[in-house]
Amino acid sequence: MINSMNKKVTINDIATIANVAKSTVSRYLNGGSVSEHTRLKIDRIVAQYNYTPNTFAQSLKQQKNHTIGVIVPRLDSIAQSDMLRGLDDLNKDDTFLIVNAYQDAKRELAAIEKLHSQNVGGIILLTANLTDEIRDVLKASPLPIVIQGQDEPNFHRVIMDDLAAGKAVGQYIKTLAPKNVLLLNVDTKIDQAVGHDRFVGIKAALAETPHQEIITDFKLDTAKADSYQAMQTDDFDLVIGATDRIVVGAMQSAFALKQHPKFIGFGQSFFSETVSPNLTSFEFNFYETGKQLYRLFLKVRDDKPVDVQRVIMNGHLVVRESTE
Amino acid sequence: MINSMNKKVTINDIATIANVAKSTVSRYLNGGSVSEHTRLKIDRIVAQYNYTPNTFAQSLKQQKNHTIGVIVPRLDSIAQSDMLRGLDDLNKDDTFLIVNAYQDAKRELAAIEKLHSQNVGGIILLTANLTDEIRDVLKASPLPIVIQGQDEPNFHRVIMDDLAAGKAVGQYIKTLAPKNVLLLNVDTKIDQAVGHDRFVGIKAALAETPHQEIITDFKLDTAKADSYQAMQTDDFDLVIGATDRIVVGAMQSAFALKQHPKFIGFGQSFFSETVSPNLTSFEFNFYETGKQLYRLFLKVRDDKPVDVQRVIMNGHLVVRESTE
DNA sequence: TTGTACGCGTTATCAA
DNA sequence: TTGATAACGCGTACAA
Repeated sequence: MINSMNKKVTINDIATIANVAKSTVSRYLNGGSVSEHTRLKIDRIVAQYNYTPNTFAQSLKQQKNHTIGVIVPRLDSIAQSDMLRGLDDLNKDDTFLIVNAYQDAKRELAAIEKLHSQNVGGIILLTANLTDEIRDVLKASPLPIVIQGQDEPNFHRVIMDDLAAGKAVGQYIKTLAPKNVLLLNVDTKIDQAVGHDRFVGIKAALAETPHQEIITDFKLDTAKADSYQAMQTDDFDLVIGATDRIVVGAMQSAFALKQHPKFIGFGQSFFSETVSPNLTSFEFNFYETGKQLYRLFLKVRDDKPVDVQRVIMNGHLVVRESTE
Repeated sequence: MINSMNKKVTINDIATIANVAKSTVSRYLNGGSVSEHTRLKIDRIVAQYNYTPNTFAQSLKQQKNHTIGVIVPRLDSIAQSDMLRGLDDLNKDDTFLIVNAYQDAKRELAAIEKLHSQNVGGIILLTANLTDEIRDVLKASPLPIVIQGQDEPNFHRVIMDDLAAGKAVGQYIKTLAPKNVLLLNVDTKIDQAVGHDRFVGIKAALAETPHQEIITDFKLDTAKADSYQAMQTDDFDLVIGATDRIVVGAMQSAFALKQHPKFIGFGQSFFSETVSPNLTSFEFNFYETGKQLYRLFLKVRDDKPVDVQRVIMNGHLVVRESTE
């Protein structure tokens, strides 16, 4: 299948061997008009020498390229991995350049600038928690850009309906009739969609119920430590975390303290089905989200819409053992 | 920081504005000899117009490119993510094109061929479980290629010392003095390093101890079902799985059956520290492995060694709650 | 249908 | 130190 010669064969080589002009080969490759005879001839030669066009020359000539930079906050997450799969599955002509920002705004900014210097044809930002600096750089970019996760008014985006998610969880809470609830949330300044939107419906549902809210962060260890402290001084029969990861931290604290509250999380993750008991959580379809992101990107890149585009994804509550 | 004009500024533009030849600008960019005067002049203009070289033109001209295709079997795994981070952290001039093979040999083959057609400058294959077909394609490739995970005699590779790992676990087992052990293994034809090498030392240590070996696969659900069946008919006080994921499946079965054996796994994963009890497992340093992979790749690409290169990584046993 | 000639942005060679 | 020019591989007017 793959030519084992060291020098790559070019369109010129093919042309020489076939005894035609390279423009004829180029037409052949791009579906232009070629006679039956020459087509068959070139067919054979291309197959034999396993010719593939030089993508660099193509991009250079065509003044556009099909490399899309994808910035992800982390790789070891089902949500991210599913979105990437969604992008992959819809893609035909593009190449994704995946960059891990390691959940660090500085690295994210650096990644954006590096992608520009690498001449990508566009950028997709997953789970974007934008700083002012990043916003500025993105605004100044001439590239088609699509973000995911935050409802940023000035950017084309695919967002999750976190308000509805919180509302659904709120409804469900009422059926559990808890006596004392622990809310493990994150800073709204760091993540508005998660920290604020997800909890609107929950807090509304808890208006008459004793509850305590703690601000922790996305890391398992932090959530574990923070929840441990809360659980030491108070006894909860329901714990709701802003993400599954956070809830797992809380589960470990409860385990250590021999407490057995119910648990509800957000997000589709390893955790839901690997922890015991399996975790009840509100799940989004990130695979579909990836597809929508790619569709939106193509629209932005190819149609150059004047209005800012906004796509909303919804999800559903999956009840598992942790609330039984 | 980033030019907001739609047309990218080229070396020609810079030259025109600076009133010099483009070759002078090129020399300036590549550290050739330029007078103090013109250097300062170009300095300003490059900064002002935020010029960055067109990487496609560079690659085309230089006849080599700095894009390395990295094929990973899955993305939602700490091991993979850590290796990628290792690659990242050592990298300066290269660009990694990450392709998810979704643990499917067909997709892996397709990925290899697509990377060739995308003119990557080399390929790194993570956790490579090669089929004959893939071996053939790789052998025929003119590109520098490095693989990880399997001790493939004909390929430059970085492997884990699974033999030593198994030996270490074997030693540890003896201190536990188990009465009846369940081994959850995978098909050696699918993964020689895991299925065979890891278990040599373990089986040696269990020569005098009753034990049962079951062949399952890498998926959590399969491991869960397979172990459930075994645990129904027999009672084990120690379960050893070929990977952490497999062990977590077994933990769920044990949980369901109200059994409480000890557990030992392999691999550094989410699981080790998210499941309760935390999992004792033999862990490799995949971050360091990623670095070694990149070093090896550079060596292969730049020095073109005649001998096949082989790097071995070792790890260590981390004892946690699951064997206490 | 086919071929010629040029240009994409860059680097390298060679004179000046 | 500088600049004119050719070349990398490809696509595309334009002419034949």
